[in-house]
Amino acid sequence: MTSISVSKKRVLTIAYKAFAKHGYKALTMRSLAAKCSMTVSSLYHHFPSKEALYDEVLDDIYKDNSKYWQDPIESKGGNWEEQLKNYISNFCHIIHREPDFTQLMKREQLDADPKRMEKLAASVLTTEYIGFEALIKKANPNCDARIYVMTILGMALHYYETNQFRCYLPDYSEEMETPELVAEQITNILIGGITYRGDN
Amino acid sequence: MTSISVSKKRVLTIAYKAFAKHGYKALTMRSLAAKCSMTVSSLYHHFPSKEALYDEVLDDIYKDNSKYWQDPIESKGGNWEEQLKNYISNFCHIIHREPDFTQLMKREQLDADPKRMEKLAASVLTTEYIGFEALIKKANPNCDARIYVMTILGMALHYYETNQFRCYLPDYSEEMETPELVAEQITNILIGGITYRGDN
DNA sequence: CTTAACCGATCAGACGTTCGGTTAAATCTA
DNA sequence: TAGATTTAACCGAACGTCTGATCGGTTAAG
Repeated sequence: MTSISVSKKRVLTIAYKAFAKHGYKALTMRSLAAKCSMTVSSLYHHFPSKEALYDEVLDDIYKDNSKYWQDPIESKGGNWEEQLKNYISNFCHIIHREPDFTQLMKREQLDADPKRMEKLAASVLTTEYIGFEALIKKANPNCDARIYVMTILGMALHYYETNQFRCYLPDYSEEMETPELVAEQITNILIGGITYRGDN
Repeated sequence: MTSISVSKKRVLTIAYKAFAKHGYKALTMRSLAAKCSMTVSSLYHHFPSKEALYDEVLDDIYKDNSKYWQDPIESKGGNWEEQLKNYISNFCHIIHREPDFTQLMKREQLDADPKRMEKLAASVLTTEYIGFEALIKKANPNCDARIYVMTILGMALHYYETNQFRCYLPDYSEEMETPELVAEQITNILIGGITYRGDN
């Protein structure tokens, strides 16, 4: 089995961030080569085409996207409220820590290439996702778990996606981005609705 | 005051959808001209540059994005639960009916040009948005309303954004997209948390 | 006879991609 | 082990095409 060369891995890492920031079309091979301190021809030594390079970036991050999760959903035990708190907190920390991943996924959704969408759907179905859906079903067997899961994940995802313009809204403070605070607010809503007051 | 010509208005409408679908960079003046059944030179008769055309598209949809709202938040009276139901339902119907708007806004957020972000932030602060924040504060004076509002809007927004790949997930059915159903699920969570069972 | 709307031809630059090299390390052979 | 050969990594120059933009013209309505 031939291992991936160091410089190829380096290109993939840099391309990952660059594609997330600029999008597929807007990132040129020339600018990527410059970011890698290479020439364009050297890029084509490692990858047959721009699209193949992009696909390899996607395959890479899909392959090990579950490595982001620190603890499995049931690791700390507890009732479903504790497990929910744990999951949301974990999720908020991840998307706060990995903005490139969230951005690239969102761009994929917008461009909506059918073949890539199938891959994305498959990569979403991690043990963490399925475990979360099971947790929701346990908490409320009568609800539509598929809708619940997507809307709930949207709370954290959309919140951090709007970071780019929220900072121009009145009364903005940087502490509004801390995963602990955001996770707490979301958990409160999920446990008792918007009128719920958490501790006391 | 010189009124906007019919054909210019037509270009703006077509460009709006095309920019939403492909993004700024990926949509070329030639393909846009073709969509408008025009030549490129004719486009440049109406707009000095591609960027100016894009800006005019944004100005247009920012200017009258509140026209999407059918009823103001307090029009139907009722307690806060009724008002919340009404607002969420309205919101779900809008983003289900106007996918181009949602897509273009999301692309704007991803590209994150500072000057455009300021404009976006300003356009978000509609009477509807401020009214919703007030409603949240009324329901729970102790919560962080800015976080609550963004996360709640994210439930519906992210749900419909994921439509592109959700249809590849197991057990998908088209009725999962109906605004009434989605609004009901979201409202249930907001009123009583994920364990809440709505009617009975 | 002015003006708004449109067109074909064309420009310079940027784009993805290819080609023929060079270098240095790794591998093989006498 | 010394020399020959292969290989991986890289580069500069160029290719054809696409891109945003410009220019000088035509048409028809006011």
